[in-house]
Amino acid sequence: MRMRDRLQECIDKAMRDLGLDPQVPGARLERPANPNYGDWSSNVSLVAAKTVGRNPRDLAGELAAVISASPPPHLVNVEVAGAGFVNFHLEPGYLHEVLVDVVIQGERDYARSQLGKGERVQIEFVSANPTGPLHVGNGWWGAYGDSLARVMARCGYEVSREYYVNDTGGQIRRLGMSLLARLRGEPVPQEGYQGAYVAELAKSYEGPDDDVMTAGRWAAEVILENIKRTCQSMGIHFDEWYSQASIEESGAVAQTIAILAERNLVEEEGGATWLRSTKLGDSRDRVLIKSNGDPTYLAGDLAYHRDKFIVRGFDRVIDVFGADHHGQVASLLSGVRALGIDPDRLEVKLGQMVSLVDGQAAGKMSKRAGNFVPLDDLIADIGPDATRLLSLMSSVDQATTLDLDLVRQQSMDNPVYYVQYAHARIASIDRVAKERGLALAPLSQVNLSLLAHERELELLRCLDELPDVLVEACEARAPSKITTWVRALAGRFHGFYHDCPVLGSAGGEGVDPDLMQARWWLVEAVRIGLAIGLDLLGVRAPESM
RNA sequence: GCGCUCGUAGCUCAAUGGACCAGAGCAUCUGACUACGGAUCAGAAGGUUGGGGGUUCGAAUCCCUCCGAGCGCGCCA
Repeated sequence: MRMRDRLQECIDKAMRDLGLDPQVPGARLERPANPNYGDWSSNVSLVAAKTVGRNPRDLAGELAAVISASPPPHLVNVEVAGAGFVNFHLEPGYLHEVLVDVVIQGERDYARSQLGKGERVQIEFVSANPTGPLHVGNGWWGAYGDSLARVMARCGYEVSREYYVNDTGGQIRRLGMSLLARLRGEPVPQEGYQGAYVAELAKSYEGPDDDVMTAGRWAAEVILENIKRTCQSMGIHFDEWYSQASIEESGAVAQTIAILAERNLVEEEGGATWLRSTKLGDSRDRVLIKSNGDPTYLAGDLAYHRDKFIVRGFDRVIDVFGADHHGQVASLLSGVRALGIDPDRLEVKLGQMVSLVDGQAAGKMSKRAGNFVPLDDLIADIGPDATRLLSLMSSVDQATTLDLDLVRQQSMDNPVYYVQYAHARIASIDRVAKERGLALAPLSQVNLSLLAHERELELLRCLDELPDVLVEACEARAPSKITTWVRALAGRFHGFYHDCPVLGSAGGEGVDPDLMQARWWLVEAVRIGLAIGLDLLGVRAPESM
């Protein structure tokens, strides 16, 4: 059992002994930044004092007294500090147990959680229209969705990743018009797609030059294949590529509108069919069928979400949109509510915009205007790993600025190298040990208590945190927390590596053999931690660089 | 005009309402290689967390307001 869980049990038991409810909302057990405040610290009495009507310091004192009457293993001292914190001071032996946990559970089982309890979650992300190549923003939100899926899967959710392909409607028509214009050497219409890639596509188009929709569908198909290739090159994986056209053709749209009509939420007006969403508190009504008979995007989207929740039966759906699409969130949520689906089951994450600076020029990206930086170009410049790590450094809520010039020139100082280098160094230690004919002794025969250097303890503390970081990342839907942790672990490893030789110089002098074995196992534990973290981020853990 | 998302070191970003140090990296300055990979390590400097109010034992975090930025507000998708 982890030390954290043991301490939590002690606190809960102490609360019960004092006749109080151990379930205190807002109570947390955390690692204080300041080492003077111990290894772990609980704010339970501060939070509980409000509802119980007690002085927090007094309550904390009673808790500390109860706990120290039957202390858990490794506890040196428990004390009250500040306004009423309960601080636990431990002897470092518990950290050696962490090492054993990491090594025995390994890459597959360390830092797993059953938080999700097998709940079925669908994460829909990227879903960029197949009217042009993915841009850098798509890559960032794509890495986010993909890593979130990995994090949630490790937390016991059954995750399905989906790309909604908008392969129908006016944009396909515009794409076809643009392609045919290029084919005939005519100027591309104002509302068409101006990008050079359309001209490239036109060169290999062999269909009729007078059928806009055929040309548009053909181009969209080719572009979608390229999008799939781009995603693959960044390690972004999808379980489903769901076609909007298939929804419309299946009759699901009409069916969905019929359901809304049964609920008396649909009316005709001005030749169009409206969803009276104002009846449910929406700020305005929404059109479902245009007066020309075509369904709106919203109608298709509602049919699609009904399919997610009702037909396919997902417990929870997470949609990752670019912030430029946040205008559709309100209508989607009120539409889902109108369908009788609990809107709490739908989470919409808005990925903030990625603005690009190249030297000085900063331009607004637009697929129609054709002036955007393709994701492929960035990947070609800095590689897929750097692209992923950079995108996962900041939270999705944070609008970021990427200076292409800087990223290219300083690629050697890119954080991805710092992290991967740590992993490669570990592999290198193993290689050198093998060359010297050294063997790693069985863990049970190794004296781990030799690991007492602050650098060593620091590493173990960091490894101990991973299960908590994983859960936090999952609950906050924030895989960037994994990035922060991985960088911290890598940093501590580099410090350890600098101060604590594992194998010593050639010939083996300089390091006591028992200490060597203990450190070697520590290094193995770090390797496991890095591998888990990097896998969650979708970044490779290389043996050499 | 209304709405959404934001505003943290010179730059890019961290910090589930917690504690006399708000942290990293880059850039700047100074040190450390006859040890397993120096793509590293150690140190210095850098802040009124956009301004102002409020809630709280306690605020970068929650509320109000002002300023600033981005994005939305269609019978486009």
